[in-house]
Amino acid sequence: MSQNYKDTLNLPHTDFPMKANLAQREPELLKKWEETRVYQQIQKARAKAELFVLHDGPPFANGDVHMGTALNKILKDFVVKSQTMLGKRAPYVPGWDCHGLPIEYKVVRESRDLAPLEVRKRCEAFARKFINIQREQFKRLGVFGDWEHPYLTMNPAYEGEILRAFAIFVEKGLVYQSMKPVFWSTGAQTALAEAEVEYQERDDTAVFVKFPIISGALKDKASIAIWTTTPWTLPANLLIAVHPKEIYVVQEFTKPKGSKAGGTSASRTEILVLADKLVPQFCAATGFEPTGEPMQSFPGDKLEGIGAQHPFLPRTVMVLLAEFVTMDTGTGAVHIAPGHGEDDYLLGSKNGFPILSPVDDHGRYTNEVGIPELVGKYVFDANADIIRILRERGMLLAEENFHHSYPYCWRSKTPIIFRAVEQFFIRLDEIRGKALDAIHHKIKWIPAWGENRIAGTVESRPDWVISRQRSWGVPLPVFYREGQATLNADWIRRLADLVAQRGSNVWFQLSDTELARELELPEGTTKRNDTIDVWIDSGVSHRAVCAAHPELRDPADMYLEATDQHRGWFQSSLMTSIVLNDRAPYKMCLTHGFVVDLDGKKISKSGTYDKPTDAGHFVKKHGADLIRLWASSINFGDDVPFSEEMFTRLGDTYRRIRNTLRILLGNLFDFSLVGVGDAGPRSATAATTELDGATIIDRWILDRLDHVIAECRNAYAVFEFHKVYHSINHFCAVDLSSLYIDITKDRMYCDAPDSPRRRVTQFAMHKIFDALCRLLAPVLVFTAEEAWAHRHPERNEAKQNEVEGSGNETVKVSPRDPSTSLRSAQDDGFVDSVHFQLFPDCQAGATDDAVRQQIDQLLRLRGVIGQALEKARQEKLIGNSLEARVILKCDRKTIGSVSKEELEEFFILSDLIIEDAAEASAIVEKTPYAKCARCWRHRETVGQSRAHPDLCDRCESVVAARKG
RNA sequence: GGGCCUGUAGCUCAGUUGGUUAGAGCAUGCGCUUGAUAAGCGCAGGGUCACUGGUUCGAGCCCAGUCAGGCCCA
Repeated sequence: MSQNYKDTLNLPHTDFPMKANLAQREPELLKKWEETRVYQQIQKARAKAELFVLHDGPPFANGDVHMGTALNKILKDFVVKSQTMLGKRAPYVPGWDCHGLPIEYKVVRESRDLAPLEVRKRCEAFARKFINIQREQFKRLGVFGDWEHPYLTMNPAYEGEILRAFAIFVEKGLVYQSMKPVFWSTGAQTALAEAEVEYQERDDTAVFVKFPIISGALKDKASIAIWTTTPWTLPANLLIAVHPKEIYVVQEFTKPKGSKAGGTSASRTEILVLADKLVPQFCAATGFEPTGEPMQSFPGDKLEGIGAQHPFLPRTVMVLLAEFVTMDTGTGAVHIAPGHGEDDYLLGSKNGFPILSPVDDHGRYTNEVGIPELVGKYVFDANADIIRILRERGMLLAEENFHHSYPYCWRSKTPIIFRAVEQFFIRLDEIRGKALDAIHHKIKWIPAWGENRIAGTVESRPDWVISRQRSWGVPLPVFYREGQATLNADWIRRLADLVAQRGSNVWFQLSDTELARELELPEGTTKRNDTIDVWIDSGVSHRAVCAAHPELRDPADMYLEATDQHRGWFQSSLMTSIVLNDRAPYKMCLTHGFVVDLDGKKISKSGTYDKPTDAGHFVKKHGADLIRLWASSINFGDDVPFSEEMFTRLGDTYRRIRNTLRILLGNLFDFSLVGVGDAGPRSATAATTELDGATIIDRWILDRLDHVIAECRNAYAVFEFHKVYHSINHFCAVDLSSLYIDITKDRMYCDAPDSPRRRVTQFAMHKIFDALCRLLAPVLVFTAEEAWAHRHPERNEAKQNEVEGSGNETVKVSPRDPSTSLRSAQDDGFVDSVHFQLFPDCQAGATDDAVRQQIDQLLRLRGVIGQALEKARQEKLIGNSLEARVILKCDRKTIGSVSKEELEEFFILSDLIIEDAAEASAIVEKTPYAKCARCWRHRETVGQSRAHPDLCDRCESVVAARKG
């Protein structure tokens, strides 16, 4: 080559690095945001805009942020940032749920036998530690919010609000006291939570017992046979449950003389009622044999309401129907002691039966047991006595050893019993109807099935148990006078004032007398150490946070949590809000699925999952923007897939987007607008002027941009973020990278710097870059900011009024269009940020169907040419497609008015000949023309210039002009 | 066991009120380029729409069941 023309080209030029190096760069941007107080500036600038409140559901302050927590926070940040860029004021006040068993459990496990106050101190320290850890992790993810003033449910002011809400519950007569069975450790004399129960293998004696029928058609003719592994609960038996649909039989059984089980020597005959399916099992276990065919056979619901005689107490036991009866073991007729089991309790209380639980704190029978000789006896020792009594009375059908896993207390290692203790409840009957009304008519559920889901749980949920026998929580404000519980709203409010001042520790610090004096209660008033269910804590956040915070509003616009919160926070908040405000606390509930691995298996909560699940690991490895891109790429309504492979794929997408921004920046190095608003539509005149001389591809890409803007704006508005992801990805990969940027490469590099078609291209690229940065900002918070800063260096660096292009003419920097930015121009010391901007508008009505259809046609022809070129390449006829002469045969109509010159550019060809034909086809030959040394196209004009014999006419004139 | 939900290429997603041969991006393979270069472009392969049955002239879409998975209960 006679001359190197590379220096005469307008090659792209930018400092925006190709390699993201997010793990290092992101913290620098975070520091800048923190220093310039970006979040606070946004809020200030938007003071008068329409309010959008996303109320943060408080995560529990224990453990690191795993991918599920990260997903939730990032989705919230998408909402906050996109609503802001849609023009609203969207404050975000994050919070933490601080009280509750998981923290207390971890603390107590480390050191046992602490006094309640000491437990509470350690719990608080534990919570604070993790609040700080999580706060840093959330910030690191690029989440904007008022991190300096989060709400904590253990703040004294918040605790005071919990108690004030409680006072209203009391005032409205919704709180009542009743017995309810709980896990009870007889060794530690305390109630236990599920987490504190461990299971051990154990042998017990299971018994088959008969209950003679004493009413109905079978009166005195048969007995109901039941089976139980806990004979000691029989004194508390009040009911028998059968399955309504399963088939039961009345059957005569005989036990032959000297048979294995039972132990009696005489042969024995019984007429028993039991489930048909379980007869063989019953016979195998007891040694009874059926005598002939069943006497009767009917579904369980025929037994409803029948009375049976308790085997050793003067009590009639009623038969009820229950779906929970299974046909796995036993007889299909289940012994029910409402004081000693969860199912038992629910069935009994639903049917108005009392809760009998004749056992004390140490697991010893009380007087209520009804058998004097057993009073004071430890229930596990009493099993043998009960069996003896059954045998003596002839009620024992059989006994067997039963090996099973049984719950034990994790602390005292003693077997656990189910025992009813006094609890406090909130009555939900009156609330339920209003809650359902709000669910069906007032609240928008995203996805829509959320409505069904929460309605189902609200319909079926029993009254709310709000007392806990724990230390780490807000004290249950019940006072006792001579052993009687007193619920007094005024007293509770006095306590609320005290707690708001001194924190809830005061309840545990002060003696009964001191507290009574402090609250001016009657002398002799005492307290106990129960606490309030933590679901009340977070459930009143609409009052303690949204209503109380000057920047927020109750009701909130949106709650956004994982789907487990349909039964959790969505519901607890709704219930308390109905009581307190007679309406829902939110207008919308958005739910997302759980994070699952590639096989669709859960990962978040699995203790055995061996791959990393904490967000910090992935932030360090890939950067927060990659995690955010992941969160934006998935359809969060379903379960959210997550795997290393996805991150590899996302890395590709990320690089594609980043490189697109980079090439746009590179091509814009010598371009800026004068007098044209960055957002475009308000400067339609200028824009039209700029578009003079545009080719069809320019018009098309701006039309595409308009569509992408519309799609993304709409997707953000309805919270379908993955549509933003796909739309932008497609736009970058296909429309820009493989089409527009590729096609315009020649004019961008080889034309004179100020050639009209080059400037038009830059105008388009400028608009595209500007729009892309804004549309990407909620997702790629760091990358969008980084790119934005490279396009607007004058607003971040020392003031510059001019930017010099390398050897090109001076380009003036346009004043900012204030209507597209959040900030007012007067703020001093202000550093520009993409996060102050609004989303770009699309030019309504500017869509150009003709252009789109024309391009569709051309793209079809492009495909035909591409295939022909590929074939020619395989035949080694050509290498580079610029070496080809393409004879395109097609219907002239498909080309329309597009010139040959423009077509050559569009197809990226040196030499195109068009011939008429009905069907499109292409023939490829090697072009006879010489290669231009500058633009590399094989052109007819190469060799015509005397000064530059190796250049085409276009390049010759550009080079000549440079010298002149 | 019950309630709610999900199941379309290796991965992430489209697929309108049922209507030709089920699409896109990425990944894979094969080329081109070396003036976006730890980049860019082209071409190609890849799917029994989880399975079974039904409704219909016609089903990825509607209905029933089965299987797998998730959340919440039991």
